[in-house]
Amino acid sequence: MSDLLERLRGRGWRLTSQRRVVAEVLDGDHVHLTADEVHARAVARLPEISRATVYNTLGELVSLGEVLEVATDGRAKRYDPNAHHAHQHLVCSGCGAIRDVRPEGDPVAALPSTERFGFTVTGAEITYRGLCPDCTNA
Amino acid sequence: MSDLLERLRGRGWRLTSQRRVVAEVLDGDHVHLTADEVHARAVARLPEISRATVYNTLGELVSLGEVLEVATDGRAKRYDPNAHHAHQHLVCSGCGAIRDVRPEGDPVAALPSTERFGFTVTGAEITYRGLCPDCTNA
DNA sequence: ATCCTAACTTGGACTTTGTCTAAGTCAATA
DNA sequence: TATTGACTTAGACAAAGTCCAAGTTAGGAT
Repeated sequence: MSDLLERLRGRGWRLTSQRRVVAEVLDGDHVHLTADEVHARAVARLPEISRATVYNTLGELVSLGEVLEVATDGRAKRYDPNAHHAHQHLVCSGCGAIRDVRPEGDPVAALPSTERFGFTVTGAEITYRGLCPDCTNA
Repeated sequence: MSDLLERLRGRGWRLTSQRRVVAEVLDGDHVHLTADEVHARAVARLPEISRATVYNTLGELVSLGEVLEVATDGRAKRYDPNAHHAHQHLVCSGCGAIRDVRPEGDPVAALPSTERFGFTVTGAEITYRGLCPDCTNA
């Protein structure tokens, strides 16, 4: 993730303390925070950071392809820094826990051309639903 | 869709004009309206119908399994009356148009047990992304 | 080292989407 | 046709996100 700040500077980003903090907060595996959660954790390190800046920075990271936006429930979007490894999501219907998973094969290939209605298909997002071990036993 | 009203009455629903209008608005194929769109069309037929009733009725139809809730963008949920035919969604990144599609095979089967992390997997939702014919040529 | 300036950040108002509640209305049964 | 609990209503409220004018600052220019 420290490469990230370098990559961004190479793209002409101004490297502000706010952006650095947002990038730090998003570091790690299986991280799927909402914008508000990102803001809360950013505030812990940089108390004056505003919600608007968190939204702006997240939006920029998404446009640059460094972070994925995930909408697993109808509520707040979540931000997934694992953008450089193709993956899908497995969501617990009980507690909302999210895991990154990798299905076999190319999901797009499963859509026959007769089901494409003239669209140029570029990708597919899959949300697997189920119960996590804790919720299965509860 | 007229069966729907019968089915619902069989389940103890009070058959009000408001519920009838919401059910009528949701009739058809490839219908993916937001709650506000449903409300707007319902108002055209029954001017006094309130937003709260539209939300209540949509929520009830979803609980009863008669309508699916779809979140293809991070914005408003959409309501899909095509709940009795398993299908997935193909969304145009240009204009937001949505088509119901049926991929080949069982999407859940593509997730190996080593990628299930102890979850009991019950289903999968797929959103295919692409450009519709109009947006491809624009 | 310091200055300049466009880029960035801020706080707050505003919008969109959805939920909740108290009071009024009505469908279905008797 | 009377009754009653389920349904509906308007509007307040809440959550998530956007927008803007004014203030601040990173980083190149001097």
